[in-house]
Amino acid sequence: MTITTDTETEKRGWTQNPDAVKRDILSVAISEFAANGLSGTRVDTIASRTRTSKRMIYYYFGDKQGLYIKALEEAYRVLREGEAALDLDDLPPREALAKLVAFTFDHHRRNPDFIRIVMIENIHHADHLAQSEVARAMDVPALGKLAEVCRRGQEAGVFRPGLDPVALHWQVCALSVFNVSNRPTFSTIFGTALFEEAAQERLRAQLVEMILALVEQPHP
Amino acid sequence: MTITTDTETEKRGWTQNPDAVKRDILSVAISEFAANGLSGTRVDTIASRTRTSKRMIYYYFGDKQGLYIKALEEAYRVLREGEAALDLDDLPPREALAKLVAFTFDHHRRNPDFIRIVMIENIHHADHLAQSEVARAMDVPALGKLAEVCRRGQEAGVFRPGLDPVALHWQVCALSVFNVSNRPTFSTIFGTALFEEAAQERLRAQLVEMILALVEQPHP
Amino acid sequence: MTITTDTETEKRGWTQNPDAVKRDILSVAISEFAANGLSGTRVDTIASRTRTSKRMIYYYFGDKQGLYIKALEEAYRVLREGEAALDLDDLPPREALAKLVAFTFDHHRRNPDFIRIVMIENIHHADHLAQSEVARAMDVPALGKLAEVCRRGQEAGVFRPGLDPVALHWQVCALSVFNVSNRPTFSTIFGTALFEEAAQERLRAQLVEMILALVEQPHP
Amino acid sequence: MTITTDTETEKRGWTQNPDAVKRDILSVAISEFAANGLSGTRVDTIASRTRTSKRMIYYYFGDKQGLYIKALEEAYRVLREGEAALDLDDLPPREALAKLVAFTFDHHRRNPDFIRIVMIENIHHADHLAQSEVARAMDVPALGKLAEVCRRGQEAGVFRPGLDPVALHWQVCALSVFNVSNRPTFSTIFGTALFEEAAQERLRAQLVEMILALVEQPHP
DNA sequence: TATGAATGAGGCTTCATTCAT
DNA sequence: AATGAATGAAGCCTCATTCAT
Repeated sequence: MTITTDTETEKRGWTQNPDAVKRDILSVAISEFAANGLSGTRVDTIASRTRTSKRMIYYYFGDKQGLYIKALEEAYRVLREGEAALDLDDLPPREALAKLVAFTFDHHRRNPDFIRIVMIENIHHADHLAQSEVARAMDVPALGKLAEVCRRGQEAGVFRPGLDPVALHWQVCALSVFNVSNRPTFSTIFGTALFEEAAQERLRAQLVEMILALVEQPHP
Repeated sequence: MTITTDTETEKRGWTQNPDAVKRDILSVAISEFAANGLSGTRVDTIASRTRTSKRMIYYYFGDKQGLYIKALEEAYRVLREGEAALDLDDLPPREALAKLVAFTFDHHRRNPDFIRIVMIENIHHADHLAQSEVARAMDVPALGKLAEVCRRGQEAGVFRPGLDPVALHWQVCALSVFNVSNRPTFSTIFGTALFEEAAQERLRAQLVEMILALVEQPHP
Repeated sequence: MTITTDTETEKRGWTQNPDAVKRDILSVAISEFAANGLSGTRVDTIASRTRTSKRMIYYYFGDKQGLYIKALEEAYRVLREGEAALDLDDLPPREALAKLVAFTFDHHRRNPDFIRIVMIENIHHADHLAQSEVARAMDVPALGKLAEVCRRGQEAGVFRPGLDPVALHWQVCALSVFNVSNRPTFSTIFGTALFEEAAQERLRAQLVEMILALVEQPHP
Repeated sequence: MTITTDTETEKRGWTQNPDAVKRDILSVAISEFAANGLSGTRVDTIASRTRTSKRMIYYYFGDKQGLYIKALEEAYRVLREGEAALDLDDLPPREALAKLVAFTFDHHRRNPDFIRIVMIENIHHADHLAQSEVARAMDVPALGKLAEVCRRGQEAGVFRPGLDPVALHWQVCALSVFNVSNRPTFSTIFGTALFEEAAQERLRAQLVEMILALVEQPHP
């Protein structure tokens, strides 16, 4: 299911408008799953925050797990669509990579709910992700962007040979995801200083720096 | 509660040995909470994997949440005790830091259950960590080790001034934790290549490299 | 919730008839709470005496205490509605008061379950009554009847001035309630003679006599 | 069991002193049963308020019900011992009766815990009182005092013939007990005015008045 | 398309009591 | 005389889900 602003369905009223009902349910579900996890979320709570009834959840999504899988797919879609929209072609490889990395860091920060859903899915051993072709398919293009930049940098002789885009993606993700996913425990122990704007900007700059140091041809 | 190998209590039989009973329960609880999360774990399941009964869980731990908090404290204890035992004093700063970082990466890999419990706690907004002075107290010494190495490196003039040990800790943790916490989704999408021994060693080496690049005085 | 004999809902069958289900549960609950108290009553026992299931108790009443509060409200309603229906306007004050007092005594005798629920509530320090605006609101009208009779008697010069209707109510209630609430211990010690019909009629007559002696203008 | 100040046992220390241990337990039990009822009281709570352990409760009292019966017997003993100590022989019948009634009212007011235990026993249909010969035996002497005053009054020709001491006792008790037992609900609905000192004295005076009006030879 | 009513299965927790020493 | 450890039975309540209309 895609959440679009379908003009036709928008014109019709709230009821008797399946797409609007589905979107309403899904958006509530995402916020509930993100806040409470899969087993921690109550179908009743989702229903009560919805403009429709619990019965409709089952009507449209089959069961709780079906709804969760849609929320998971939505999480992957949103996390990836940002990178896809990024235009890096006009930039030289070094700047393109810097832009991509910085964007990833910021994009994750802006979407904590979806990061949380990904973490929840990890707690569940990625069982549902394995069932969802849709979600799996979404991450590959994201990698494509990074691979393309690497290729360009290597061709231009500014990046060292033998780079592994998957490993690079892993590194960028690690720092971008951790920044959101572990904020609760980290700030409980070490305070919130690192999560204020200035500090976050430094962390982002250092992330870019680290990644560039990793890919660049060492100076002779 | 501390898990000690008390010779005296060990001699006594299984029953009428509170420490052994508590340890038995806690060790099963850790594995269940790590596998299924807080709401996903069944007290009955824990009990059935124990040599004692469900009633004893409540006798010694009060309720499910009380048991979970003990599991959480144990997770922090184990994750930190390794670093504490590390002897870095005989090494020059650069090598000391390299050793500390590499150790952290490996130590996290070896303790996936405890990483999972930390992630679960993040899903729960660190609410229980905030309640547990014990757990909060454990992370500070870990940072001490890192701060000490930084200080030595700066005094020796090999590390750049103005380093923030907390930020460094954040960076090392990010890559070490993500490597475990997000393995399910990451390997579902990109395959398991990155998690085989050789690749893990490369990732660890790159982590060390990245951190050193970050702290070292840039060459003139 | 009001227990009405709604013709429309009566026509429908047993299931899918919320009012009938609620009434069924509440009536069983009253008899169980009256017999066993709040903590002594088992939700399972109530359910098993019902034509519906335990689950419906929670569906309609939230929890055991919610059900108990409804039973309490029903007790106050029944105990008061009798007096409200009493027509005293056509009688001179002395006869009106006599009729009211005698009625109160009999009405309490006829409703031992509700007296018992009130006693149970007293054991619980009236905590639930304090929570229930409904129940608290019911006792005030009852007093109004008594106050009105006093007023008429005083205006006519047959009752002494300065009467306190609340104190009078207290006195009438004391003897009417005690007659029911303490019958078990009293009859265990002193035998059942006082609770046979003839003796009860004498006690009622004496109660009326006592109250009248209290309010009447002493003869010159 | 009687609660006496045995000099010999008092001299011995706290432990190794069965009577002191029993007294400690019983006094806590009375306050817990009075506050929470039979099913509402927890053996653990009693134990924790005691200077000894839960095991001792079972050692000395058999089970929870055994302890409750002792508390019930103590309640009857205390409620009756006051009247027994009253010296009425020097007073003329009218004054003797007035003193007895006023005393009963005050004595009940001063012992709310024991009144509450009696009410609790009524909730339990006096099942335990029926089992306890001790408790049953205690109420009869109390009645003796009242019967004796009646006899004297009738012999002196100041009380009307045909008085029933049991009925009189019932009437005095009703007002004295209700004053304590129903205070929670009554004051929740009608406020606390009636339970302040001045009002209580008026109620007591009216009670004496009512009883005297009932027994006295009507004036010619 | 939509809904309020209904539910079986199973969850967490509490309780009085007994055991082993 | 005294105790900490241990327990079976049963209590209250919640949950995802389906039924009847």
